[in-house]
Amino acid sequence: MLNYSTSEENYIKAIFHLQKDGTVTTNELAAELQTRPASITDMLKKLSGKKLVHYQAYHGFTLTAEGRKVALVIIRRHRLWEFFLAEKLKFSWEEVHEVAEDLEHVGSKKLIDKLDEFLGFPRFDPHGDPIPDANGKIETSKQICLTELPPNNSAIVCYVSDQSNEMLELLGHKKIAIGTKLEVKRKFSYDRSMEIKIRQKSPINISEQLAKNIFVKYGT
Amino acid sequence: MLNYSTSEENYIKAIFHLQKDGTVTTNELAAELQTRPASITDMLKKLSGKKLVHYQAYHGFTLTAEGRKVALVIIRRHRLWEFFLAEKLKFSWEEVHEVAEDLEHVGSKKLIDKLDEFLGFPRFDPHGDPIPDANGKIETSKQICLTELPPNNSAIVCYVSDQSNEMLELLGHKKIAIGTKLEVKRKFSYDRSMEIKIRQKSPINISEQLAKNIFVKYGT
DNA sequence: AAAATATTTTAGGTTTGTCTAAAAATAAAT
DNA sequence: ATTTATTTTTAGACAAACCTAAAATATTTT
Repeated sequence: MLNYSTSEENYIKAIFHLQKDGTVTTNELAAELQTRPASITDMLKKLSGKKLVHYQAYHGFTLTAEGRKVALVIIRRHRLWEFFLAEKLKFSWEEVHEVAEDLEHVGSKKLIDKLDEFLGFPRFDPHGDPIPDANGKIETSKQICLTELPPNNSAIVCYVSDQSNEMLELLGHKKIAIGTKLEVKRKFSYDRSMEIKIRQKSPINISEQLAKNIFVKYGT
Repeated sequence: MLNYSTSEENYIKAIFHLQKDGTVTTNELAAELQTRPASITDMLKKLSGKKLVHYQAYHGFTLTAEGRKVALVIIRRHRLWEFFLAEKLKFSWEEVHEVAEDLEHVGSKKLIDKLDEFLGFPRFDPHGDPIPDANGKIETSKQICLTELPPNNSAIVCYVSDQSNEMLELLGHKKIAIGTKLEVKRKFSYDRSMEIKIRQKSPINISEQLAKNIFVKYGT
Protein backbone atom coordinates (compact mmCIF):
# COMPACT_ATOMS: atom_id res chain seq x y z
CA MET A 1 0.00 0.00 0.00
CA LEU A 2 1.18 3.50 -0.91
CA ASN A 3 4.32 2.89 -2.87
CA TYR A 4 5.22 5.79 -5.09
CA SER A 5 8.54 7.11 -6.34
CA THR A 6 10.09 10.26 -4.92
CA SER A 7 9.22 12.05 -8.16
CA GLU A 8 5.60 10.94 -8.09
CA GLU A 9 5.31 12.03 -4.47
CA ASN A 10 6.71 15.45 -5.27
CA TYR A 11 4.24 15.94 -8.10
CA ILE A 12 1.30 14.89 -5.94
CA LYS A 13 2.36 17.17 -3.13
CA ALA A 14 2.87 20.13 -5.47
CA ILE A 15 -0.54 19.66 -7.10
CA PHE A 16 -2.14 19.51 -3.66
CA HIS A 17 -0.58 22.83 -2.69
CA LEU A 18 -1.42 24.55 -5.97
CA GLN A 19 -4.93 23.29 -6.45
CA LYS A 20 -6.25 25.38 -3.61
CA ASP A 21 -7.89 27.55 -6.22
CA GLY A 22 -9.39 25.39 -8.88
CA THR A 23 -7.48 23.35 -11.40
CA VAL A 24 -3.72 23.42 -11.75
CA THR A 25 -2.09 24.22 -15.08
CA THR A 26 0.95 22.65 -16.68
CA ASN A 27 3.01 25.82 -16.52
CA GLU A 28 2.16 26.49 -12.90
CA LEU A 29 3.28 23.03 -11.89
CA ALA A 30 6.41 23.28 -14.02
CA ALA A 31 7.31 26.53 -12.24
CA GLU A 32 6.64 24.99 -8.83
CA LEU A 33 8.74 21.90 -9.52
CA GLN A 34 11.51 23.73 -11.39
CA THR A 35 11.06 21.52 -14.39
CA ARG A 36 9.89 21.77 -17.99
CA PRO A 37 6.24 21.70 -19.14
CA ALA A 38 6.92 18.62 -21.27
CA SER A 39 8.01 16.71 -18.17
CA ILE A 40 4.79 17.68 -16.44
CA THR A 41 2.70 16.29 -19.26
CA ASP A 42 4.65 13.03 -19.14
CA MET A 43 4.21 12.55 -15.43
CA LEU A 44 0.60 13.68 -15.44
CA LYS A 45 -0.26 10.91 -17.88
CA LYS A 46 1.33 8.45 -15.51
CA LEU A 47 -0.48 9.77 -12.45
CA SER A 48 -3.69 9.86 -14.42
CA GLY A 49 -3.21 6.19 -15.30
CA LYS A 50 -2.85 5.46 -11.59
CA LYS A 51 -6.07 7.37 -10.92
CA LEU A 52 -4.36 9.91 -8.70
CA VAL A 53 -5.31 12.95 -10.80
CA HIS A 54 -8.20 13.97 -13.00
CA TYR A 55 -6.50 15.02 -16.19
CA GLN A 56 -7.96 16.32 -19.40
CA ALA A 57 -5.45 17.33 -22.03
CA TYR A 58 -5.05 21.12 -22.36
CA HIS A 59 -7.47 21.74 -19.48
CA GLY A 60 -5.44 21.36 -16.32
CA PHE A 61 -5.81 18.82 -13.56
CA THR A 62 -6.80 18.21 -9.95
CA LEU A 63 -6.19 15.37 -7.52
CA THR A 64 -8.69 12.56 -7.19
CA ALA A 65 -9.91 11.53 -3.74
CA GLU A 66 -7.17 8.91 -3.74
CA GLY A 67 -4.58 11.48 -4.81
CA ARG A 68 -5.59 13.76 -1.97
CA LYS A 69 -5.19 10.90 0.48
CA VAL A 70 -1.68 10.27 -0.79
CA ALA A 71 -0.86 13.98 -0.61
CA LEU A 72 -1.96 14.14 3.01
CA VAL A 73 0.29 11.22 3.92
CA ILE A 74 3.27 12.99 2.37
CA ILE A 75 2.40 16.28 4.05
CA ARG A 76 2.04 14.44 7.34
CA ARG A 77 5.51 12.98 6.97
CA HIS A 78 6.96 16.34 5.98
CA ARG A 79 5.49 18.29 8.85
CA LEU A 80 6.23 15.69 11.49
CA TRP A 81 9.89 15.69 10.42
CA GLU A 82 9.89 19.48 10.48
CA PHE A 83 8.55 19.38 14.00
CA PHE A 84 11.16 16.82 15.00
CA LEU A 85 14.00 18.83 13.50
CA ALA A 86 12.97 22.05 15.19
CA GLU A 87 11.84 20.64 18.51
CA LYS A 88 14.32 17.85 19.13
CA LEU A 89 17.35 18.64 17.00
CA LYS A 90 17.13 22.41 17.54
CA PHE A 91 17.16 23.35 13.88
CA SER A 92 15.96 26.87 13.15
CA TRP A 93 12.61 27.36 11.39
CA GLU A 94 14.24 28.31 8.11
CA GLU A 95 16.40 25.20 8.01
CA VAL A 96 13.82 22.51 8.63
CA HIS A 97 12.06 22.61 5.29
CA GLU A 98 14.96 21.53 3.12
CA VAL A 99 15.92 18.52 5.22
CA ALA A 100 12.28 17.48 5.60
CA GLU A 101 12.00 17.46 1.80
CA ASP A 102 14.29 14.42 1.84
CA LEU A 103 13.01 12.71 4.97
CA GLU A 104 9.40 12.87 3.79
CA HIS A 105 10.08 10.25 1.13
CA VAL A 106 11.03 7.51 3.58
CA GLY A 107 7.90 5.45 3.31
CA SER A 108 7.52 3.33 6.45
CA LYS A 109 4.11 4.00 7.99
CA LYS A 110 5.23 2.55 11.28
CA LEU A 111 8.14 4.98 11.38
CA ILE A 112 5.87 7.98 10.96
CA ASP A 113 3.25 6.80 13.42
CA LYS A 114 5.90 6.08 16.05
CA LEU A 115 7.55 9.43 15.37
CA ASP A 116 4.16 11.09 15.82
CA GLU A 117 3.76 9.37 19.17
CA PHE A 118 7.32 10.21 20.23
CA LEU A 119 6.65 13.87 19.49
CA GLY A 120 3.41 13.83 21.49
CA PHE A 121 1.03 14.01 18.53
CA PRO A 122 1.76 17.63 17.63
CA ARG A 123 -1.00 19.39 15.67
CA PHE A 124 1.05 22.12 14.00
CA ASP A 125 4.51 22.21 12.48
CA PRO A 126 7.07 24.94 13.24
CA HIS A 127 5.59 27.17 10.51
CA GLY A 128 2.13 26.88 12.08
CA ASP A 129 0.81 24.58 9.38
CA PRO A 130 -1.48 21.82 10.64
CA ILE A 131 -0.20 18.21 10.67
CA PRO A 132 -2.59 15.57 9.29
CA ASP A 133 -3.22 12.72 11.74
CA ALA A 134 -2.73 9.01 10.99
CA ASN A 135 -6.12 8.92 9.26
CA GLY A 136 -5.40 11.92 7.06
CA LYS A 137 -7.58 14.27 9.09
CA ILE A 138 -6.20 17.78 9.01
CA GLU A 139 -7.04 20.66 11.29
CA THR A 140 -8.72 23.48 9.39
CA SER A 141 -7.91 26.75 11.00
CA LYS A 142 -10.86 29.04 11.62
CA GLN A 143 -11.68 31.83 9.25
CA ILE A 144 -10.65 35.41 9.90
CA CYS A 145 -11.28 38.70 8.15
CA LEU A 146 -8.66 39.66 5.58
CA THR A 147 -8.05 42.88 7.53
CA GLU A 148 -6.78 40.76 10.44
CA LEU A 149 -4.28 38.82 8.37
CA PRO A 150 -0.77 40.07 9.21
CA PRO A 151 1.67 41.07 6.45
CA ASN A 152 3.69 38.26 4.84
CA ASN A 153 1.11 35.69 5.82
CA SER A 154 -0.70 33.70 3.21
CA ALA A 155 -4.24 32.43 3.39
CA ILE A 156 -7.11 31.14 1.29
CA VAL A 157 -10.30 33.03 0.56
CA CYS A 158 -13.21 31.06 2.02
CA TYR A 159 -16.11 33.45 2.28
CA VAL A 160 -17.30 36.83 1.00
CA SER A 161 -19.88 38.61 3.15
CA ASP A 162 -21.14 41.21 0.66
CA GLN A 163 -22.41 39.36 -2.39
CA SER A 164 -23.79 42.33 -4.34
CA ASN A 165 -23.21 42.48 -8.07
CA GLU A 166 -20.87 45.42 -7.65
CA MET A 167 -18.76 43.47 -5.17
CA LEU A 168 -18.65 40.37 -7.36
CA GLU A 169 -17.71 42.49 -10.36
CA LEU A 170 -14.78 43.96 -8.44
CA LEU A 171 -13.68 40.54 -7.17
CA GLY A 172 -13.90 39.15 -10.70
CA HIS A 173 -11.75 41.98 -11.99
CA LYS A 174 -9.14 41.40 -9.33
CA LYS A 175 -9.34 37.62 -9.98
CA ILE A 176 -10.27 36.85 -6.41
CA ALA A 177 -12.62 33.93 -5.78
CA ILE A 178 -13.41 31.37 -3.13
CA GLY A 179 -10.31 29.22 -2.89
CA THR A 180 -7.88 31.86 -4.14
CA LYS A 181 -4.63 31.76 -2.24
CA LEU A 182 -3.24 35.18 -1.44
CA GLU A 183 -0.55 36.78 0.64
CA VAL A 184 -0.60 40.19 2.31
CA LYS A 185 2.52 42.11 1.31
CA ARG A 186 2.02 45.55 2.90
CA LYS A 187 -0.58 47.47 4.83
CA PHE A 188 -0.88 51.24 4.48
CA SER A 189 -1.99 52.95 7.65
CA TYR A 190 -3.04 56.12 5.82
CA ASP A 191 -6.19 54.61 4.31
CA ARG A 192 -5.88 51.07 5.66
CA SER A 193 -5.63 49.73 2.13
CA MET A 194 -3.37 46.74 1.56
CA GLU A 195 -1.21 45.26 -1.13
CA ILE A 196 -1.75 41.55 -1.74
CA LYS A 197 -0.14 39.02 -4.01
CA ILE A 198 -2.01 36.22 -5.76
CA ARG A 199 0.12 33.37 -7.06
CA GLN A 200 2.97 34.45 -9.27
CA LYS A 201 1.11 37.54 -10.37
CA SER A 202 2.36 41.02 -9.50
CA PRO A 203 0.89 42.58 -6.31
CA ILE A 204 -2.43 44.39 -6.44
CA ASN A 205 -4.08 46.91 -4.14
CA ILE A 206 -7.21 46.29 -2.08
CA SER A 207 -9.27 48.96 -0.34
CA GLU A 208 -10.23 48.60 3.30
CA GLN A 209 -13.90 48.34 2.33
CA LEU A 210 -13.18 45.36 0.10
CA ALA A 211 -10.87 43.66 2.60
CA LYS A 212 -13.51 43.95 5.31
CA ASN A 213 -15.82 41.72 3.31
CA ILE A 214 -13.32 39.02 2.47
CA PHE A 215 -12.76 36.15 4.89
CA VAL A 216 -9.83 33.79 4.76
CA LYS A 217 -8.34 30.73 6.39
CA TYR A 218 -4.68 30.17 7.09
CA GLY A 219 -3.37 27.38 4.94
CA THR A 220 -0.95 26.39 2.22
CA MET B 1 30.93 17.54 -0.76
CA LEU B 2 29.84 13.89 -0.59
CA ASN B 3 27.02 13.71 -3.09
CA TYR B 4 26.39 10.18 -4.27
CA SER B 5 23.24 8.43 -5.47
CA THR B 6 21.45 5.92 -3.30
CA SER B 7 22.72 3.17 -5.56
CA GLU B 8 26.30 4.31 -5.38
CA GLU B 9 26.05 4.54 -1.60
CA ASN B 10 24.70 1.02 -1.38
CA TYR B 11 27.54 -0.34 -3.49
CA ILE B 12 30.16 1.45 -1.42
CA LYS B 13 28.66 0.22 1.82
CA ALA B 14 28.42 -3.36 0.57
CA ILE B 15 32.03 -3.37 -0.62
CA PHE B 16 33.13 -2.03 2.75
CA HIS B 17 31.36 -4.85 4.56
CA LEU B 18 32.64 -7.55 2.22
CA GLN B 19 36.21 -6.42 1.86
CA LYS B 20 37.07 -7.39 5.42
CA ASP B 21 39.05 -10.25 3.97
CA GLY B 22 40.93 -9.06 0.94
CA THR B 23 39.43 -8.09 -2.39
CA VAL B 24 35.77 -8.39 -3.22
CA THR B 25 34.62 -10.30 -6.30
CA THR B 26 31.87 -9.46 -8.74
CA ASN B 27 29.75 -12.46 -7.80
CA GLU B 28 30.06 -11.83 -4.08
CA LEU B 29 28.87 -8.29 -4.48
CA ALA B 30 26.06 -9.34 -6.82
CA ALA B 31 24.87 -11.81 -4.18
CA GLU B 32 25.08 -9.18 -1.43
CA LEU B 33 23.16 -6.58 -3.41
CA GLN B 34 20.66 -9.01 -4.93
CA THR B 35 21.56 -7.95 -8.40
CA ARG B 36 23.24 -9.38 -11.51
CA PRO B 37 27.00 -9.58 -12.09
CA ALA B 38 26.69 -7.44 -15.22
CA SER B 39 25.21 -4.62 -13.14
CA ILE B 40 28.13 -4.85 -10.75
CA THR B 41 30.61 -4.40 -13.56
CA ASP B 42 28.71 -1.35 -14.82
CA MET B 43 28.65 0.36 -11.47
CA LEU B 44 32.21 -0.60 -10.59
CA LYS B 45 33.47 1.20 -13.67
CA LYS B 46 31.60 4.27 -12.52
CA LEU B 47 32.92 4.12 -8.97
CA SER B 48 36.38 3.45 -10.33
CA GLY B 49 36.10 6.59 -12.45
CA LYS B 50 35.23 8.52 -9.31
CA LYS B 51 38.30 7.05 -7.59
CA LEU B 52 36.24 5.37 -4.90
CA VAL B 53 37.41 1.83 -5.69
CA HIS B 54 40.55 0.21 -6.98
CA TYR B 55 39.31 -1.91 -9.84
CA GLN B 56 41.20 -4.15 -12.18
CA ALA B 57 39.05 -6.06 -14.65
CA TYR B 58 38.66 -9.74 -13.75
CA HIS B 59 40.60 -9.31 -10.50
CA GLY B 60 38.15 -7.93 -7.97
CA PHE B 61 38.17 -4.61 -6.20
CA THR B 62 38.64 -2.78 -2.91
CA LEU B 63 37.77 0.68 -1.68
CA THR B 64 40.26 3.50 -2.00
CA ALA B 65 41.01 5.67 1.05
CA GLU B 66 38.36 8.07 -0.23
CA GLY B 67 35.89 5.20 -0.72
CA ARG B 68 36.44 4.05 2.85
CA LYS B 69 35.75 7.55 4.11
CA VAL B 70 32.48 7.62 2.21
CA ALA B 71 31.56 4.17 3.53
CA LEU B 72 32.12 5.28 7.11
CA VAL B 73 29.84 8.27 6.64
CA ILE B 74 27.06 6.00 5.38
CA ILE B 75 27.61 3.50 8.18
CA ARG B 76 27.55 6.35 10.67
CA ARG B 77 24.20 7.51 9.34
CA HIS B 78 22.80 3.99 9.34
CA ARG B 79 23.82 3.16 12.88
CA LEU B 80 22.75 6.48 14.35
CA TRP B 81 19.31 6.03 12.84
CA GLU B 82 19.20 2.46 14.18
CA PHE B 83 20.02 3.79 17.61
CA PHE B 84 17.36 6.48 17.30
CA LEU B 85 14.70 4.02 16.16
CA ALA B 86 15.40 1.58 18.98
CA GLU B 87 16.08 4.06 21.78
CA LYS B 88 13.60 6.83 21.02
CA LEU B 89 10.87 5.31 18.88
CA LYS B 90 10.94 1.94 20.67
CA PHE B 91 11.41 -0.19 17.59
CA SER B 92 12.61 -3.72 18.29
CA TRP B 93 16.15 -4.69 17.29
CA GLU B 94 14.98 -6.74 14.33
CA GLU B 95 12.94 -3.89 12.88
CA VAL B 96 15.49 -1.10 12.91
CA HIS B 97 17.72 -2.28 10.09
CA GLU B 98 15.19 -2.08 7.28
CA VAL B 99 14.01 1.44 8.08
CA ALA B 100 17.59 2.64 8.61
CA GLU B 101 18.40 1.38 5.10
CA ASP B 102 16.22 4.20 3.78
CA LEU B 103 17.08 6.90 6.30
CA GLU B 104 20.82 6.43 5.78
CA HIS B 105 20.58 7.98 2.32
CA VAL B 106 19.36 11.35 3.53
CA GLY B 107 22.54 13.28 3.04
CA SER B 108 22.53 16.37 5.29
CA LYS B 109 25.66 16.34 7.43
CA LYS B 110 24.13 18.79 9.85
CA LEU B 111 21.16 16.47 10.33
CA ILE B 112 23.39 13.57 11.30
CA ASP B 113 25.66 15.58 13.56
CA LYS B 114 22.68 17.07 15.37
CA LEU B 115 21.06 13.66 15.63
CA ASP B 116 24.30 12.33 17.10
CA GLU B 117 24.27 15.10 19.69
CA PHE B 118 20.57 14.57 20.46
CA LEU B 119 21.24 10.90 21.10
CA GLY B 120 24.15 11.69 23.41
CA PHE B 121 26.94 10.58 21.07
CA PRO B 122 26.23 6.85 21.36
CA ARG B 123 29.19 4.60 20.53
CA PHE B 124 27.35 1.41 19.61
CA ASP B 125 24.13 0.72 17.72
CA PRO B 126 21.44 -1.67 19.01
CA HIS B 127 23.23 -4.65 17.42
CA GLY B 128 26.44 -3.76 19.28
CA ASP B 129 28.19 -2.46 16.16
CA PRO B 130 30.34 0.62 16.73
CA ILE B 131 29.17 3.98 15.36
CA PRO B 132 31.81 6.07 13.54
CA ASP B 133 32.14 9.59 14.92
CA ALA B 134 31.87 12.80 12.90
CA ASN B 135 35.48 12.38 11.76
CA GLY B 136 35.01 8.78 10.63
CA LYS B 137 36.80 7.32 13.64
CA ILE B 138 35.35 3.95 14.56
CA GLU B 139 35.73 2.02 17.79
CA THR B 140 37.44 -1.31 17.26
CA SER B 141 36.04 -3.87 19.63
CA LYS B 142 38.57 -5.90 21.61
CA GLN B 143 39.72 -9.31 20.49
CA ILE B 144 38.46 -12.53 22.02
CA CYS B 145 39.35 -16.17 21.54
CA LEU B 146 37.28 -17.98 18.94
CA THR B 147 36.22 -20.46 21.62
CA GLU B 148 34.45 -17.60 23.39
CA LEU B 149 32.45 -16.51 20.39
CA PRO B 150 28.81 -17.57 20.85
CA PRO B 151 26.97 -19.52 18.12
CA ASN B 152 25.40 -17.42 15.34
CA ASN B 153 27.80 -14.57 15.96
CA SER B 154 30.14 -13.42 13.28
CA ALA B 155 33.59 -11.99 13.76
CA ILE B 156 36.84 -11.31 11.98
CA VAL B 157 40.07 -13.19 12.51
CA CYS B 158 42.66 -10.74 13.83
CA TYR B 159 45.40 -12.81 15.40
CA VAL B 160 46.74 -16.37 15.50
CA SER B 161 48.78 -17.28 18.58
CA ASP B 162 50.45 -20.47 17.35
CA GLN B 163 52.36 -19.61 14.18
CA SER B 164 54.04 -22.97 13.60
CA ASN B 165 54.26 -24.31 10.06
CA GLU B 166 51.81 -27.08 10.92
CA MET B 167 49.27 -24.52 12.18
CA LEU B 168 49.69 -22.29 9.14
CA GLU B 169 49.34 -25.29 6.84
CA LEU B 170 46.06 -26.20 8.49
CA LEU B 171 44.79 -22.61 8.36
CA GLY B 172 45.76 -22.37 4.70
CA HIS B 173 43.85 -25.55 3.95
CA LYS B 174 40.77 -24.28 5.72
CA LYS B 175 41.17 -20.88 4.00
CA ILE B 176 41.36 -19.00 7.25
CA ALA B 177 43.61 -15.94 7.39
CA ILE B 178 43.88 -12.63 9.20
CA GLY B 179 40.86 -10.64 8.12
CA THR B 180 38.68 -13.63 7.32
CA LYS B 181 35.10 -13.08 8.42
CA LEU B 182 33.51 -16.14 9.94
CA GLU B 183 30.41 -17.13 11.84
CA VAL B 184 30.06 -19.87 14.47
CA LYS B 185 27.15 -22.11 13.49
CA ARG B 186 27.23 -24.88 16.13
CA LYS B 187 29.33 -26.01 19.06
CA PHE B 188 29.60 -29.69 19.96
CA SER B 189 29.97 -30.28 23.65
CA TYR B 190 31.30 -33.84 23.15
CA ASP B 191 34.73 -32.71 21.92
CA ARG B 192 34.23 -28.93 22.02
CA SER B 193 34.75 -28.77 18.26
CA MET B 194 32.74 -26.20 16.36
CA GLU B 195 31.21 -25.73 12.97
CA ILE B 196 31.97 -22.37 11.36
CA LYS B 197 30.91 -20.74 8.15
CA ILE B 198 33.15 -18.55 6.00
CA ARG B 199 31.36 -16.34 3.51
CA GLN B 200 28.96 -18.22 1.28
CA LYS B 201 31.00 -21.41 1.54
CA SER B 202 29.54 -24.50 3.18
CA PRO B 203 30.28 -24.88 6.90
CA ILE B 204 33.53 -26.49 8.01
CA ASN B 205 34.62 -28.11 11.25
CA ILE B 206 37.26 -26.72 13.61
CA SER B 207 38.85 -28.64 16.47
CA GLU B 208 39.05 -27.13 19.93
CA GLN B 209 42.82 -27.04 19.68
CA LEU B 210 42.67 -24.95 16.53
CA ALA B 211 39.94 -22.62 17.86
CA LYS B 212 41.97 -21.95 21.00
CA ASN B 213 44.68 -20.36 18.91
CA ILE B 214 42.47 -18.14 16.77
CA PHE B 215 41.51 -14.70 18.02
CA VAL B 216 38.73 -12.62 16.57
CA LYS B 217 37.03 -9.27 16.83
CA TYR B 218 33.33 -8.64 16.58
CA GLY B 219 32.58 -6.73 13.46
CA THR B 220 30.76 -6.70 10.20
C1' DA C 1 49.01 -28.74 -21.10
C1' DA C 2 44.51 -29.19 -22.88
C1' DA C 3 39.75 -29.48 -21.88
C1' DA C 4 35.98 -28.36 -18.96
C1' DT C 5 33.95 -25.24 -15.77
C1' DA C 6 33.20 -21.05 -13.50
C1' DT C 7 33.60 -16.12 -13.39
C1' DT C 8 33.60 -11.66 -15.36
C1' DT C 9 32.94 -8.47 -18.98
C1' DT C 10 30.83 -6.66 -23.24
C1' DA C 11 27.01 -5.62 -26.23
C1' DG C 12 22.65 -4.33 -26.69
C1' DG C 13 17.98 -3.52 -24.57
C1' DT C 14 14.42 -1.65 -20.89
C1' DT C 15 12.37 1.66 -17.58
C1' DT C 16 12.11 6.05 -15.16
C1' DG C 17 12.33 10.69 -15.39
C1' DT C 18 14.17 14.20 -17.57
C1' DC C 19 15.25 17.26 -21.78
C1' DT C 20 14.76 20.12 -26.62
C1' DA C 21 12.43 21.31 -30.62
C1' DA C 22 8.45 21.13 -33.29
C1' DA C 23 3.42 20.60 -33.72
C1' DA C 24 -1.23 21.23 -31.95
C1' DA C 25 -4.64 23.47 -29.25
C1' DT C 26 -6.29 27.36 -26.75
C1' DA C 27 -6.58 32.23 -25.60
C1' DA C 28 -5.86 37.09 -26.72
C1' DA C 29 -5.60 40.93 -29.83
C1' DT C 30 -6.59 43.22 -33.70
C1' DA D 1 -13.30 36.49 -37.46
C1' DT D 2 -8.69 36.23 -38.53
C1' DT D 3 -4.25 36.74 -37.04
C1' DT D 4 -0.99 36.62 -33.22
C1' DA D 5 0.64 34.95 -29.01
C1' DT D 6 0.61 31.72 -25.37
C1' DT D 7 0.11 27.27 -23.53
C1' DT D 8 0.26 22.43 -23.89
C1' DT D 9 1.32 18.20 -26.03
C1' DT D 10 3.94 15.08 -29.06
C1' DA D 11 8.14 13.17 -30.93
C1' DG D 12 12.53 11.85 -30.34
C1' DA D 13 16.91 11.81 -27.25
C1' DC D 14 19.56 11.12 -23.10
C1' DA D 15 21.45 9.48 -18.48
C1' DA D 16 21.05 6.30 -14.62
C1' DA D 17 20.59 1.84 -13.23
C1' DC D 18 19.13 -2.23 -14.22
C1' DC D 19 18.50 -6.57 -17.32
C1' DT D 20 19.68 -10.97 -20.73
C1' DA D 21 22.58 -13.36 -23.74
C1' DA D 22 26.95 -13.93 -25.69
C1' DA D 23 31.95 -13.38 -25.61
C1' DA D 24 36.25 -13.11 -23.03
C1' DT D 25 39.08 -14.34 -19.34
C1' DA D 26 40.42 -17.23 -15.19
C1' DT D 27 40.41 -21.34 -12.74
C1' DT D 28 40.07 -26.17 -12.04
C1' DT D 29 40.14 -30.79 -13.49
C1' DT D 30 41.74 -34.46 -16.06
